[in-house]
Amino acid sequence: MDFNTLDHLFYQKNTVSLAKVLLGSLLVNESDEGITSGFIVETEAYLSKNDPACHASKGKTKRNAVMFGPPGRAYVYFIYGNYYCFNVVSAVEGIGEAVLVRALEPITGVELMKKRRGDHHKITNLTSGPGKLCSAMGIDRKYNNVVLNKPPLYLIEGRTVKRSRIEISNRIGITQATDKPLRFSIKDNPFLSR
DNA sequence: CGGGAGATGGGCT
DNA sequence: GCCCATCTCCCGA
Repeated sequence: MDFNTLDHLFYQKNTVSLAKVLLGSLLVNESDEGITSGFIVETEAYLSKNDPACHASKGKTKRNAVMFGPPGRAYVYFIYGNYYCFNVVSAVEGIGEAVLVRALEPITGVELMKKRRGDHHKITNLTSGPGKLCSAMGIDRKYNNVVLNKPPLYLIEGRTVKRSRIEISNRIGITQATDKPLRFSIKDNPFLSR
């Protein structure tokens, strides 16, 4: 590969730090249908302690086991009967934390994204939400537990985002622990989930 | 446009 | 049987 994939050590850091530093990096999926990619513009941190919104908060189960595995892997889960959410496992093995990727700025394979999502969508509606971006990128349960440093699914260095351009707010779409400032987004980016 | 209801299926009590 | 880290459509303005 002729690019700089992010390696194991990159992911082995505290989850809030990873959620911030993932902003601006490029998520790539080389699928059988073609290549899609996009810059990450919105993330959320899910923590193991004092965070009832986190899937891992009540201990390890079959569903959330990947969260407790080594950092730098994909935790993909199915939700609301229709959608997938893509997370990057963080911290160190055994802890149970991850970063939810909530929105991308589409870069490669926009036509394929439209084919997967529906042709009538505006480009700002292709990947502006966790379920939408999984659909557009072709990420489903097969990708759960894959290592994110090689094809098909990987992250590479992208844009540098200055601290002053990162907006911090409460997490979205959850019913518990809604008051924690664990959502990170690139200020005024047109591809945010809201 | 903005808000709200409904779809949908896996996981857990 | 109820909950859920969602999305789309449809309605009223």
